[in-house]
Amino acid sequence: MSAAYLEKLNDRQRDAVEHGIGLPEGKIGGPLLIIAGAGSGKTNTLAHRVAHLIVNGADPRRILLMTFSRRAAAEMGRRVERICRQVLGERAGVMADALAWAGTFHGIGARLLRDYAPEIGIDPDFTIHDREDSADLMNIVRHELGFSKTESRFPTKGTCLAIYSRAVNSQQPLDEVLRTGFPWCASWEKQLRELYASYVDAKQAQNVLDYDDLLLYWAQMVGEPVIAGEIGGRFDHVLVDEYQDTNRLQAAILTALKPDGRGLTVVGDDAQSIYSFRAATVRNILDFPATFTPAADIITLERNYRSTQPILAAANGVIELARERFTKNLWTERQSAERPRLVTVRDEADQANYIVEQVLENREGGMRLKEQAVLFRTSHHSGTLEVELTRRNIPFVKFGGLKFLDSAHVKDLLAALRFAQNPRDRVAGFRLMQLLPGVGPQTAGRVLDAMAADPEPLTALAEIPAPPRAGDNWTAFIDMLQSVRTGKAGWPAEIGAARAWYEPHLHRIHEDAEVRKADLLQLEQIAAGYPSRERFLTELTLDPPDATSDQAGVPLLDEDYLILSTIHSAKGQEWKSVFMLNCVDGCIPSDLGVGSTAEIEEERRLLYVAMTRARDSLHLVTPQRFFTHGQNAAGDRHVYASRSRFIPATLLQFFECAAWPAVKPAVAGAREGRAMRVDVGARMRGMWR
DNA sequence: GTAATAGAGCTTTTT
DNA sequence: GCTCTATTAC
Repeated sequence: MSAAYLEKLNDRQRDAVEHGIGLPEGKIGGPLLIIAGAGSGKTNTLAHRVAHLIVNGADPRRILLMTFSRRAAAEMGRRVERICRQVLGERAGVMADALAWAGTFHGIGARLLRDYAPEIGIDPDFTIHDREDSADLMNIVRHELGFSKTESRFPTKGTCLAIYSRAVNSQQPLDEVLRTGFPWCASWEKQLRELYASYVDAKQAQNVLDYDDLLLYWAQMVGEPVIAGEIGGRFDHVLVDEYQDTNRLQAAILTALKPDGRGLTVVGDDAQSIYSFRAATVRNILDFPATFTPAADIITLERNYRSTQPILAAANGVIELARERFTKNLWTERQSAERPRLVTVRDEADQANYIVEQVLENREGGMRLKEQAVLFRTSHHSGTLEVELTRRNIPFVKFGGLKFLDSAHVKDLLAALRFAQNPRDRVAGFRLMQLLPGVGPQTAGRVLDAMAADPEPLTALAEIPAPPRAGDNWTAFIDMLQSVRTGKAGWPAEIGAARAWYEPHLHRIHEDAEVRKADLLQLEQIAAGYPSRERFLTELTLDPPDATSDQAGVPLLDEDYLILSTIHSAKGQEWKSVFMLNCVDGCIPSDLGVGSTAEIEEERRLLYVAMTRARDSLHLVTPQRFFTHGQNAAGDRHVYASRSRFIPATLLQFFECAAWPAVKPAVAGAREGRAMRVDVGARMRGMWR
């Protein structure tokens, strides 16, 4: 039987959707790898596959769907529901709601670890540290071990954490990680090992997990065959999106859950692998088929539905120059006479002007701002443009880079909630106590030591004599913690108690308290969307709101706004018109990413990802000079940049090359039209003959 | 021990 | 430009 809802799919997509479904006696099919090129309808295919499973009798509560971000998971859920509704009518709503196990690896890991906490010897009330919290804890430990006072400089907390994280996620020994990724830190191997041992101890004593732990503990847990069988047995089908951006730890988890690969589907595109800094490895996707016996089936989706042919030709041109190419060539039937444009401008200011002009022109032509996006390699590349957009009152939302949650005041308030949730969380406590006047690192440290030594940390806190110079602030602090902790007010009202406590400190510490207050109110609104303090803290840490804009908060959904995004955050998305900033060497490839060929190849894939986001129109902009930083506003020190090495002269045929602003045609035309009256050049040459 | 100040160092991408 | 650290004054 071929269902009507599958008719819109092409043959290959349909193969992917129907693979292993409809076997006799409800048997589960073998492992499947779908290689899905950019714009090949990957999300749609995966959604259809999930829906098709459900329509054919699979229990949605027994489907595990792992995506790269929770946004992607939510989108997938919506699509599955829509398809199911078409087929099943009213029953579908119930079924798609039951697609409860859809989320990121980290999010699913957190849920499973809380579930199984008693069986693996951890406290289910653990809190989760985000990257900065982890770095702060690393810093505390680093201090305690005396590494902050070494003769030559010890690696910074961020570097220490990056090395640790790499070792965990890539499952490589420390010396290997140092040699390949951080050679300048290799001499510190012994100290780093010591540091990491203490860091792990500290996390356990404080009942906190960091991002890496969510995967590491999960992997350890399913390393135990009985538990692995139990968890694996909870799911008939496991589907993983963006498999090219998973790391070895994640692959290990998958194979532990489904050793024979039955019911396992992974989807990805090796040409879009851009997360190796997070220890993702294309080897996962390349080695997937042979991991199982019998080997996984491979289905390749090469037909692109997104971009016009000229855009695709240019993007294919870029990726064909890659060192290693593993798969496919994308093709499309979307003809167009318009080649992507490669535009040279004088500097970043002109780049911003050019983009504003083009964006407005598009909007005049009926293209909403939301259908246009400006992409860039690193977050700060858009600074000049943001200023110009603000000046001209063009609303925009920026994805990637600094986040709402990174601002100090938001972190302070969250720390209050977290400390109430888990009074052993030293990073949260350390931060909070130092907000009180008269309390510095020493006092805070001593109080936290006393709390840590007591089986009831909060009781211990109340019994500790108030630090002499803290005054009334100390009792107010303890009252707030206890009122939040006991949850008298209930969720989310208790966050109001925390805010009321924090506000006087906010005014004392920050000049611009009023602006920051608005953020805190917004945080309270976000909190109202979560069922409990624990869920709020967990999900906010794992899924921070990922956009910032010129206004406080994200504009209402029905408003129109231009999209600004890092390439990484643009993953999986598409727009009618795409502008790529700073297509010059030093920006892409980033001058920090030219160390090894592997790094350069990843930068090349980044450009490929950026280009393949465009449906109808693509502009790559190359400013010729950049003003250097670290000089006063009127300074004019600048450097000249050249076109990105990923677009060598041989690829120029795929582009329409232009300079902007254009030389005024009237002037040029007038010159051309005039006959030569005096050949001064010839006279000059004649002078010496 | 804390708070204020000056100086040095460092800058990607994200769950 | 910004954050972190070291120094110094209370």
